[in-house]
Amino acid sequence: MAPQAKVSMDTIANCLGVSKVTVSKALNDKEGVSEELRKQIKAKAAELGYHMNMLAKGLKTNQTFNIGLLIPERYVKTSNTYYFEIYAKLVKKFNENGYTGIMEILDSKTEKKLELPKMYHSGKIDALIIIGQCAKEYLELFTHVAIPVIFFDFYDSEIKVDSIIVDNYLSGTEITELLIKNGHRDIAFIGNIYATSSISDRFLGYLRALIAAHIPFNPAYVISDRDEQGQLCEIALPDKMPTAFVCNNDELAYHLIKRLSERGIKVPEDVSIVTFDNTIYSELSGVKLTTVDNNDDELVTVATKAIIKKLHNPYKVYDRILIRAKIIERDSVKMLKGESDEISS
Amino acid sequence: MAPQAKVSMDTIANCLGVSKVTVSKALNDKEGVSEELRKQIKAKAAELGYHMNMLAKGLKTNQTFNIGLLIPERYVKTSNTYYFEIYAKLVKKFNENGYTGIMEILDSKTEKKLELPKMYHSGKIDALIIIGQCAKEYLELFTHVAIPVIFFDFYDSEIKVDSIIVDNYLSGTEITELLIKNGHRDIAFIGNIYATSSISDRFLGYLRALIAAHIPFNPAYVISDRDEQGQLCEIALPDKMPTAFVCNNDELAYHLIKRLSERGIKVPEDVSIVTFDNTIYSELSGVKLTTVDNNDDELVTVATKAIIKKLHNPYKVYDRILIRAKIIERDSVKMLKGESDEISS
DNA sequence: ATTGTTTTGACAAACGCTTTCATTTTATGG
DNA sequence: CCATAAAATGAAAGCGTTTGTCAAAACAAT
Repeated sequence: MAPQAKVSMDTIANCLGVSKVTVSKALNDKEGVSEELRKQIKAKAAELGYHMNMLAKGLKTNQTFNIGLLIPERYVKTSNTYYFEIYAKLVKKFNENGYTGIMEILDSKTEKKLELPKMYHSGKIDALIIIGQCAKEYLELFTHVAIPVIFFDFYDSEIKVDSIIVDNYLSGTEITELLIKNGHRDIAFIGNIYATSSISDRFLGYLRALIAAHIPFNPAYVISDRDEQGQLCEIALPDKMPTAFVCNNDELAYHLIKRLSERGIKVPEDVSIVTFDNTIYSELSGVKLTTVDNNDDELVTVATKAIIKKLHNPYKVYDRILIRAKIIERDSVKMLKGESDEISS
Repeated sequence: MAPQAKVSMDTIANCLGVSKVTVSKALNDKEGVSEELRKQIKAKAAELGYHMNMLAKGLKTNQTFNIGLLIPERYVKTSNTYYFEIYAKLVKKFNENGYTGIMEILDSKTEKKLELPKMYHSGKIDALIIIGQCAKEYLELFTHVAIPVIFFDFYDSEIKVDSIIVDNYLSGTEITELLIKNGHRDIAFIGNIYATSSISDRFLGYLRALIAAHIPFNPAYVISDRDEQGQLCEIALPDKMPTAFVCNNDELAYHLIKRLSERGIKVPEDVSIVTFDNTIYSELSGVKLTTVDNNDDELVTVATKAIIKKLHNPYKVYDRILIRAKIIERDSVKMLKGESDEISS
């Protein structure tokens, strides 16, 4: 119980009258030790409360058993709880696989100066996952880095770094099709389609559904939630109101519903809404939102497997791994009556 | 630019025809090297893009330059964004001081089995901060641990581990006094006062304000938001409605306001509300809530200083460090007219 | 010049582990 | 019972640092 004197492999070896080499082999399940002895050694290790010194191991094998997680500062500020859950899940998954997670916040200065993360330079990590898109120039740094890197939840088609992403293109199509099936034809998209790969993919998925249903595309129905500088701004509602909105995320939908209700427009009675992300915001409005769940657990499991695989085989290339999202149908979509016939006109 | 061959102190030493020991001393600003040589060595190091191998350094000096952050699983689930911001800020502060942060999620199994965190056993951390209260038995483990430990945002008076906390007792008093100053005398408290030290301190602060104002305490006005098992449950409103509520946190207040509005009770017209934490929820209801801001930056700065201090001086004892919170006055408190005179009756 | 004192720098050992290779032991087969 | 192969074990070197000891060089005081 009391804080013991350090117990190393040597300690165990001496106790049992064998060499530390044998202890090392036994504990690492390597061949060259009889099963009999291996059992004894493991028992003794447990008895003495031995825990391997990963620093020493790492020094020799050039491994740290740490995986870095880099998150751009803008994603940890304000209300964004999404990446926290992702982060926590990743860390837990790492732990289950014998690795630990080290987070570093990428602030805008470091991003501009194109400096690689400190944890990389100090040799504290074996691999790196970047969570959340940032400046392209900065991302390019990671094509010349000595450890495996994976982009999580975004990609850049011009940068040759593997990425794990939700299939936003597909789910954009599916969620829009859901509206179309419910008789909607005047469908607007809200979100800044230039901001990240996720958003533009969702938008293009939306567009794909429109095209497939032969619904003409109306540019006035693509509405940004940010100004030129990327600052969030008031949503500019179109003159002719659509019957349905595809919102880039739940929070946006939340604010949209507020705006609409100020004008006396009710959801879903007067207008239907679908969104993405299935965050807390999707349950916060009066009406529960039909939304797309990103399938985090799958995302995290696959990302962990991929990065560990790359650790053992640095030349492994995945390019893009797409994870399929799940549509969660709730109460924000209403069937347009008597108009579903018109579709085939 | 291209991934270089590893450059170690030996590399620099050979380049300059000195011994690696001299390089070590020069780079660590230790005495025993002439200024002249030190400059040369540092220049060479920069030229070669040298970065110290912290693993090797750590092996020798028995330091990892990592600080562990343990967060019980229940705090990362669902909507709780508060600890994420704290976590991110701590990690950033660590970085600024030459340390990195390693997070581990404490799941309920580990907590029950009284197993210390993996990162502790594998020797990956020099110190540990525990963010968010958990089972007392588990916390007791940390009184016998070989590294400095700090409890963050909670404490246990029976466990001799230093803690950094917001002065909930004081702010509980202050926020209640604000209601009293506005003429309220029938003031209820909502929150499970047995759950954490924060909540009971806030409650006792509230009580203290009542006593100071000679307002008799009404047990029916202490309302829990959880059942016996600690599960969140429907808030049981008292038969005789108070004129004001002190809510243990913004989220609770958010739900309370919803409940009240279902009954046609308006905030702040019919009833005033004050809360704690100043999270996103405090702006999410129709009315912006008067709440208590926990002063995170101060909390984080002080915690970082304290843990590093303890790292260099393991016998340093702080006991409890209290950080003063700030009251944010918004729109959820209404002056009771014509009743402020009654106070002195 | 001669001694005493500092300042510089080199060398070897150590931190706890893994790896390679040589050696010993045991099993196999004729 | 010997020859041979296979399995089990150990000795030594090394991973990149730091630390302690010691020798050489530089400087000061006589």
